[in-house]
Amino acid sequence: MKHADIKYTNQRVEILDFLGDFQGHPTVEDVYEGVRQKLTRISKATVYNNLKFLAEKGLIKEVNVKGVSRFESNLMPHHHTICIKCGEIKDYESEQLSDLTMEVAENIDDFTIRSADVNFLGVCKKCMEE
Amino acid sequence: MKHADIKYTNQRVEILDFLGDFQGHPTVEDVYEGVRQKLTRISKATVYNNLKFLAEKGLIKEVNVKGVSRFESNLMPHHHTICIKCGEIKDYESEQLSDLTMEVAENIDDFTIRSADVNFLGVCKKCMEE
DNA sequence: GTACGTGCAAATGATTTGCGTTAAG
DNA sequence: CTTAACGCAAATCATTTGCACGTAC
Repeated sequence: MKHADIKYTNQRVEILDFLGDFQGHPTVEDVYEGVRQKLTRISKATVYNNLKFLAEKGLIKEVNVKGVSRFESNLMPHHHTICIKCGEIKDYESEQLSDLTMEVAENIDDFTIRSADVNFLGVCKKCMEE
Repeated sequence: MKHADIKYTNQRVEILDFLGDFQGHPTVEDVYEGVRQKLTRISKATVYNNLKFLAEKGLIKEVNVKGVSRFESNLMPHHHTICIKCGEIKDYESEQLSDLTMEVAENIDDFTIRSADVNFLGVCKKCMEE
């Protein structure tokens, strides 16, 4: 599902590839370090601009944790568990919850829905044992 | 429901009062400007520290919009609609969704739930007309 | 009396912007 | 060709921190 109105520059292609391969929810810094392996001269501003751009175009998703942006290429409806101690994010899926969320979203008055984010905040197992 | 382990300093009391009266979801800056009307010498760092502290203690709630913290004293279960154009936040309530969210939350393995946030992102009526 | 809170200013960290140059379509 | 994107460095903005002093309990 390529979008006709998007310029596929080397930088964008590499960023999308990196996100596709990455297991998890990388920060801008992570993406920058990763993409730099191939495009050694890419600037961090370009990574910032493109992640923002791609998220606006709907090709990737942004997740904000404690004021820091993270990204993922998984566009399927799903939720996140976020550890408030270590910041770890994991995908969590409940079809029933996804369905109800979208149903509710589509019926909100005076509001054109773009996405519905469900984040479970708590403490992960590892942090709990400490 | 006062907590025995919290020192109710003037600053904290004024911050809580301000949040209780405020209609909406003020930023740290909003709270600072508001509280400063009464406590003219309060520092912004104190506002930051206390908002964080009070949120950790569960006396207020934090909502993060585009990487910026906002706060509210409404502790009842509810959701938010957030306009991605102007940033406006409004409370939205669906008892059915609150119930299902909490039910799902309590059954997540290896995760001690603290809260479940549901945010609807989209474009508000005003921004849509432009 | 003591530990915790405060005010201030400086530091940090994430993100954005201005501008001259480069490349995608 | 022409417009959007890039790289770089500087700027901005939210938030945190170190430290000397003050105050709630």
